Amino acid sequence: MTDQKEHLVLIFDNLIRMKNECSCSIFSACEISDITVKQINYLKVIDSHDEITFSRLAEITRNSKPTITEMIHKLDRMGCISRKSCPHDGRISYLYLTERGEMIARAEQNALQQVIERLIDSLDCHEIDLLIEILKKVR
Amino acid sequence: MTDQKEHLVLIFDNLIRMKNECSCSIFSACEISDITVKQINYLKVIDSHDEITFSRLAEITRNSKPTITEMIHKLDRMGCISRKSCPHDGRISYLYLTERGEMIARAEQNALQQVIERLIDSLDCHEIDLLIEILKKVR
DNA sequence: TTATAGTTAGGGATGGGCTAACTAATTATT
DNA sequence: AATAATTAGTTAGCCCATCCCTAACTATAA
Repeated sequence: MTDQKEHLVLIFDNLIRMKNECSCSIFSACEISDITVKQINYLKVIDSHDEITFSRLAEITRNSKPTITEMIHKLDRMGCISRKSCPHDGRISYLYLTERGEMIARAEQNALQQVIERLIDSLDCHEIDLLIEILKKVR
Repeated sequence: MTDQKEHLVLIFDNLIRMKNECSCSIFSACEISDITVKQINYLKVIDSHDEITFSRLAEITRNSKPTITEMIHKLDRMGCISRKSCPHDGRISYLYLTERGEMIARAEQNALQQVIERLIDSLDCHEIDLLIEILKKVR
């Protein structure tokens, strides 16, 4: 029982390490080494809201509009976002992630997917089904 | 196949969410809400080196000694570390984690253990063995 | 004319780092 | 044994980046 637990801890430690390696290589592929947690969070908010405006982003993140302007300029200089002005209202700009911004915003999720791909490659179809059945029971 | 992958992603997403919840409750149990990533890293270094000195900590983290002095004072005020002067050499202080400091340094690891305990509780002995056998194959 | 979207200017708190100069303790040298 | 040199940690004073703000502005729309 204790032995099983230790065994599982080692196995999951290894899976977590694999996932970390994947996200690290995603970040280094983006050639952005000095991005901050806050900046990544802004990218995630932009990623999860289509055609978001400065004002809306300020609202969601509970910051002032000048704060957003500054942050967007920074993320723009890093090549993570682009903006397009609204054709119907010249005051409004919509924010979009660039390919690089999207990679960063989704790095963790993509790292998980890569680990699962490796997992699928290492197992046969029956084993995968079995794994799914077992892990589905965990509550 | 694609279906299996999506299924596994959902399952692992859920496990990761569970682990995050565990580490969040560990941190809130420590009643430290404004600790930083850097501070946690210092705690981890202290945790992994027995009877570490200021100078050694400066060496390992590649910082100056004044930086270490300041950081240690901060972590001390947070109740995360204690120090004891060396009985044979009055210049030297050894650093130790308090119970709280240790909880923070090991939060991630303990969160993983809690998830695995839940996993073990949800499965019977045979299923656990099967799970171990399957996941051991992942490389 | 008034309201709204975003910008600019200027400021400030906080975190986390530094060097130089110091004190106290230990070790080496004369 | 006395003095000099070294070492551990501290203090003072500084710097810089991040991330936030308010007030005042411009341009556009209602």
